[in-house]
Amino acid sequence: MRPTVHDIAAAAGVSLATVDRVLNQRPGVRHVTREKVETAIRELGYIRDVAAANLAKGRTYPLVFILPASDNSFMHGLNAEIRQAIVRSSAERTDIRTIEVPAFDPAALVSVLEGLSREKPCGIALVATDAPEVRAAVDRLVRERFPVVTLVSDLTGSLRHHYAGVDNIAAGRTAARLLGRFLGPRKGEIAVLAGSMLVRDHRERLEGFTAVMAQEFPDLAILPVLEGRDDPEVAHMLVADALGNAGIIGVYSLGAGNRGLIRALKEKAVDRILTVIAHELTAHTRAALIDNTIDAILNQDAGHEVRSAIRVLKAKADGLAVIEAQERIRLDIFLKDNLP
Amino acid sequence: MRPTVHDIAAAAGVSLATVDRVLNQRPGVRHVTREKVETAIRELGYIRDVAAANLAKGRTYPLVFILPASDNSFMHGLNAEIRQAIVRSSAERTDIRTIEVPAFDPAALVSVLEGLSREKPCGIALVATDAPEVRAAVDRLVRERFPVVTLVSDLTGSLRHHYAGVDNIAAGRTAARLLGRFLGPRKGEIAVLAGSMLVRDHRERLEGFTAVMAQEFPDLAILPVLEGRDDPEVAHMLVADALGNAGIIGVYSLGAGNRGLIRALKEKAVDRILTVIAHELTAHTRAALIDNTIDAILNQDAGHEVRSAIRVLKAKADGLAVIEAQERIRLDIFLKDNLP
DNA sequence: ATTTTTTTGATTTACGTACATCAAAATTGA
DNA sequence: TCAATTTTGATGTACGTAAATCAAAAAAAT
Repeated sequence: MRPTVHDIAAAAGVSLATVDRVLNQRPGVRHVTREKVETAIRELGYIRDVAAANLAKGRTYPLVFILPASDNSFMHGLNAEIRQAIVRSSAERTDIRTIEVPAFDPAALVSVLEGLSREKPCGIALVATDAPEVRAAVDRLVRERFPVVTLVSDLTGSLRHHYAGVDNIAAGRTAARLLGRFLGPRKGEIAVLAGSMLVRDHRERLEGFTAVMAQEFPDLAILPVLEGRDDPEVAHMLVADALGNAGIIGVYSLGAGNRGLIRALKEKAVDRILTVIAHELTAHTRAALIDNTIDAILNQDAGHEVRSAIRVLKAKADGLAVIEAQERIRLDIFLKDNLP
Repeated sequence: MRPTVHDIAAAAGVSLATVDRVLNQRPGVRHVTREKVETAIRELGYIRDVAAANLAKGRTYPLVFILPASDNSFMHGLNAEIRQAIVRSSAERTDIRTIEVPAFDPAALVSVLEGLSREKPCGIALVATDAPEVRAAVDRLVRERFPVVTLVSDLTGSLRHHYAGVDNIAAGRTAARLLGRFLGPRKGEIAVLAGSMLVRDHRERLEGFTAVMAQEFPDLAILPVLEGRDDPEVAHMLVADALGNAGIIGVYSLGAGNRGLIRALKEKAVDRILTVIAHELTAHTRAALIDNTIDAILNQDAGHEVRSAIRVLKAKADGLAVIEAQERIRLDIFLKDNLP
């Protein structure tokens, strides 16, 4: 049987009230007494029963999720996962609120972050826009002792407690190696379709991609990046246009807007052997993988990211440790054979 | 505020005791009264506070994990993950016991399973050995209302509630496609190293592998399977011997004993361009991936499997739903760029 | 109508912790 | 040494549920 507060009280030779004062850092305990209690806690290996404590406190976990108002499949999926979490929220004592902010707008994000201090949530998750003022706002929240995790897109150099998302440099490197290996000895040019180079995850993917390409596949030349703004129409236009170049033998799509990419590929490349790697598993990319339009899909599981963010925020709010291995968000690689 | 038993009692116009009788299916409630209470539960959307209920019941979850006594890195890893879970177990009200049985010995496994009925654990996880008598024993436990999940190796056709492991046919298919795509236009022979064809996961991986190979890569011929018994020494001998065949251009290692494989590759294939795909990320395979001896590693995360098995068993014991997407064990594909 | 049986209510204790109150004891300052 | 202050103890209530007891009411059987 695991020890309870009563056991510590007995072991330390003090009353229950004193143990309670020590455990909840309330004043009115002499230093020596506090030490006695702490020794007993250590020796008995006492661990607070969080369920009972939460019951007694009537504790809930008000969490805030801040998301960009982007209209692409991935963000829709992320939203859906958060809604799912909200459905389960009462059972988990969480109370999740989402706030939408304009995408790629640091000022808007900062103003939302600043408003949170007054609201006193017990945890904040945000899809970070990479800007110094956002970093400053996050750091200020952390200093005010709010647990903060970044979701999907990180804010390196900030004091955020945790990042619930994939390693985008590794993702780009992986894409490069897959593409290089799939192409084998062929020489030619590679088209890269991104959303915007202003977004950190896209920049990082490109960075990893070009690094491995340059180092390991010198016969493949990367063409200037096409910025499709994560918009299917724009992507379609850019890719259709680029495919006029007969030297292209591979495509890496590192952002969203793949619907346009796929349409362009089907229209313009029926007679060509192209190797294509894209990000994010959606209904469209899945279908394209199955009909061989796309050769591999790199994916991040939005559901895992959301659940992980919630677990980490709750743990931080309670001052508990997290299982690091469990919270690592993995890069999924899907071929047509291992689709979920 | 979420409704409590008091609220249902008030809404149904009955006493707390009656609500309790209904909730915990105790006798002594007239049919009409039971209906009134159930209506109130539905209308108020009452959900039992599991934490409070467990506290009141002093409930713990005695779980049994049955593992084969195999001496390979993967099983060591699995064991380590279970020990980790045991460390956390008191905080999670679980009480985990492991039982080791001789590997590949259906009779031994059956006798352990039969002994469990008396012990009354609230959940059973087992690495299944694929045999009719094991299936029968598992089905009997399920009929006696014990939650049962298979771990790592499934028992298809049995009544087990859940399988916490990867889809091994998909794994084999994925290996075949990776190998085929990496080899590109080259023609040649493929060596396959397995542990034993008596183990279901190995059979399934081979099945998926040969299917995709035959269908999509007819220029690659699969040589007769080498059965290394998951033993590094045996694997080394077999692979070193096989590499005498100069026609081999690819290797798929679908079981354990990769230490021997890697040694053989380094001794016999320094001058050759071999494409190698192996299962299970260990210190050895990781090093071999980094130094280019291995080209890709397919992996199942033992930690995820163990935690998933525990979550599912607890949920089943409480009659609760599981988040299916969360419990899906994914096939990890590691290249040297996305190692954790 | 009476007895027997079944159903329901009222009440209590418990789980492990949080938190508040008031009294008692110990310590400190003068 | 006495008063003022700090520290500690004793006790009670609460959280939401489980489970038990016993009395009261209702229903069924005779």
